[in-house]
Amino acid sequence: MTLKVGNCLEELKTLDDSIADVIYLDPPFFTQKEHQLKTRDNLKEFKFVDKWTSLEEYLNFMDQVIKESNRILKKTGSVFLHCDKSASHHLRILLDKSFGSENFRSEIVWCYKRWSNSKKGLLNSHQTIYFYSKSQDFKFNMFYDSYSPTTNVDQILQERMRAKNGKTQYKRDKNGEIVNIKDKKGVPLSDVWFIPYLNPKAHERSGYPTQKPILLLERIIQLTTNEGDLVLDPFCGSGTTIVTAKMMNRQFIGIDISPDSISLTKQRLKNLVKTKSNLLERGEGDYINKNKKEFSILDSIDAIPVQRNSGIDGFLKAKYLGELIPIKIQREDETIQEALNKLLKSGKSKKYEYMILIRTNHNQQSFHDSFECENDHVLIMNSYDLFIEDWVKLNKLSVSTSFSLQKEQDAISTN
Amino acid sequence: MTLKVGNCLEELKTLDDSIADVIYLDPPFFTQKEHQLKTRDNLKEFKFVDKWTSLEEYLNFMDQVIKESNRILKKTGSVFLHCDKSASHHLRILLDKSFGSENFRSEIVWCYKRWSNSKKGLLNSHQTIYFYSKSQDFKFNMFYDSYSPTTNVDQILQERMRAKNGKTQYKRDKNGEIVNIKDKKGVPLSDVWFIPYLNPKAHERSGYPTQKPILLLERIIQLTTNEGDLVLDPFCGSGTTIVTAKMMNRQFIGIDISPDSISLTKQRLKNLVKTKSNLLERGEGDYINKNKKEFSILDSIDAIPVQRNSGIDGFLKAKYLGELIPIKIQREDETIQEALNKLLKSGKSKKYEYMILIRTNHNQQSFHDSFECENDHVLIMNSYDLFIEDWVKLNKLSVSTSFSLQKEQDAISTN
DNA sequence: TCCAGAGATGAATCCACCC
DNA sequence: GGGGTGGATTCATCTCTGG
Repeated sequence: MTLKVGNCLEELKTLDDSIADVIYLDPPFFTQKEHQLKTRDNLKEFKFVDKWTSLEEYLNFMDQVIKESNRILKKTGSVFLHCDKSASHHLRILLDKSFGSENFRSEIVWCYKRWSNSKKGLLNSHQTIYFYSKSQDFKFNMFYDSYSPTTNVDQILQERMRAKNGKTQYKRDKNGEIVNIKDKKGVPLSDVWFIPYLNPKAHERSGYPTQKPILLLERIIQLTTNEGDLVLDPFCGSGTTIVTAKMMNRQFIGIDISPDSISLTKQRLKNLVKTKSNLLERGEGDYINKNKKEFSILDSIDAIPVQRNSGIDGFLKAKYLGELIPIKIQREDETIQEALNKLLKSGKSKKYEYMILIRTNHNQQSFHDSFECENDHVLIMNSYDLFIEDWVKLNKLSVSTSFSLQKEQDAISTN
Repeated sequence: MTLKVGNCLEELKTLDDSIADVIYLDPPFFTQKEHQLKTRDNLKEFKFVDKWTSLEEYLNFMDQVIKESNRILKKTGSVFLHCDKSASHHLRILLDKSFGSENFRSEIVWCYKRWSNSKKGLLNSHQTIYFYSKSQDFKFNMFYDSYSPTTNVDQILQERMRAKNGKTQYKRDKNGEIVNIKDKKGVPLSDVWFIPYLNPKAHERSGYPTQKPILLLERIIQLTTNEGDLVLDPFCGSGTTIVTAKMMNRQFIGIDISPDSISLTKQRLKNLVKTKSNLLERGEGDYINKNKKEFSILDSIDAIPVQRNSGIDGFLKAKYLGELIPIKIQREDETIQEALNKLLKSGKSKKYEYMILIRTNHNQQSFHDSFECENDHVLIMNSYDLFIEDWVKLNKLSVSTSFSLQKEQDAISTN
């Protein structure tokens, strides 16, 4: 339970051998920039400098940090080195050297969605965490994820066996019945972690730049330590590791060269704040207000779908009439009039002149009733399905059905 | 359009300087294993050996491959090196050396869900693709994704500006009204690609181990080349790169040391030509884009696409009137009359009573002309796009007052 | 040639407002 | 007043321009 202000290397050298269960290293990434940020109340500015005279200088420093970390770890302990594309390959070579490539455990990818920029090329949206253990005999608490919704339920619930030809098949008992699996824990945790980036508006934000989310550290600490174990963070920064360790009843040592950083950490310890991520808790699906049908309509007219507004479902990609044109698709529980009103309201407050409404049903109206909108800046068109439905209804009145099974099968087999 | 059996390095040396637009390198990953797999019919076994006397031997080989690749690339060209945790860090150092670290573009993470062996530790479920360009002046086709469901519409719609204090806020015009954004493309493609490992279509599987999904190669080729450009794959394997290049109308060179591999590639190419011949022979532009529109129309009316003959493109999944209903989508080069005739002919020979024709353009007709079909067993409906197109044209004609010339010209130029 | 500053950007939270 | 909707805000990236 220690927090120290001081040069990371010197402080590490004062620590005993084989005492730490996990060390989380979150050093400067070799971005060659100065990082700064203000607190939410704008009163205080935190910064740190990540500028080096050369890659060699940086790597020399990091090599020593890694060597010391190895010394301080218990035989069953692990290290997590957080970095990004800037120097990850060089750092891993240092890790191989100090820990041995046989103690490489995982390359963890932390990925997230974040604001975009106008870069030519791909949008960078992940960082890398190298996971090495001090020995083969490392402490590891297995962690299981829930099955993905797309997983075939049969595969979860049925036992499998190997047939004579070496292929796997579902097991049957002597009566030919399928055999259900008794105990399935879920899917072992993947090495790709989707954890939302700490939002600029989140309460969890302390004002320290490059702050990591508590959720990330929770996972690392959970995987490699038990209660009472010792967590060491030599690049303490905003103190996320320390705060998380405290919340999880682990012991901790935090080191940082900046007094500001250590006092911030102390402050956060006194007042433990963890943002609950709505996104993670509710899932992405909770934000989506469209079903597959509506998406596919938008797709087929080359529109960009948007969420979080009941009046607008998307925009035409093409810039007809020199403007973006918003689109709404009538919902099953809306009358066409209600749908139109919502669209007009959204369109008006956003000053849109031209809009498109797609009618998908005749809710509370006979299909004979026509619907006219006096505003000719709104295009109202029937969905294909509605067209077909009406046509079928019209024909049904006059036609009796003839139907051959053979015909149907022919048609399907051409697929 | 060449396929060569031979040692990768020797064959590369026979190629001229500066000819390739993209090179996809999918070498052995230094797994120190022999990989083998049988075809689906169990008749043939493919294998390759990824065993080396030392890391140095492997890296020496790869260094030469990378140097040759650099030489063969055009100045605007790019290389994608596919690898995994086994040697990725060493390989990236070689890339830095040959291409220069300033030409590092992205570390692409290909991640997927995978069935688990529950070893101690995290489940490995990603591979890495390093993307380097030969120069800063590299060819790159931007590619956009949908917005996140949590993004609110105002973000997307309203222009913003920087206030005096440096903070961003929504822009207002001199009347205090919000200013709309004119053009939105979506979110730039991320460097984390989730693409299923085993492709949904199992018959894509050739029996070759470590086969890569077509979707992955499609994306790489799309990002960095245009039609007619040259794609080179020195580790051809099952030939996915070559097959994809062919489908996308790119030129290609494939090299592999194994005659089995090259003959498999040839077979896949022939098969592709056989099944897709209708589309490829028409030779009208990008096969993939062309079909997206038609597929998405069929998808949005819940229809099953069928092998395309000129008369029928799909069938409604729902059996209205107890009958299957065939659908045709008017081609760009057909008049609506021609399209109807083809549909009627196909429908008649197969004795379909009811049919649907979707009109996508006014080929050789003014949009004022209406087209009536006396056969009321055929439903003719306009595509959404056609509706919108007509609406735009109408507005251009009738709305003269509230319509500025600039707007009109924009509309024309987007057409 | 290099640096400073302005501009653009969207995810996800907070929060004001409205029934 | 509370549940839901949608508007406002902030961050760290990259590009571009001018001195």
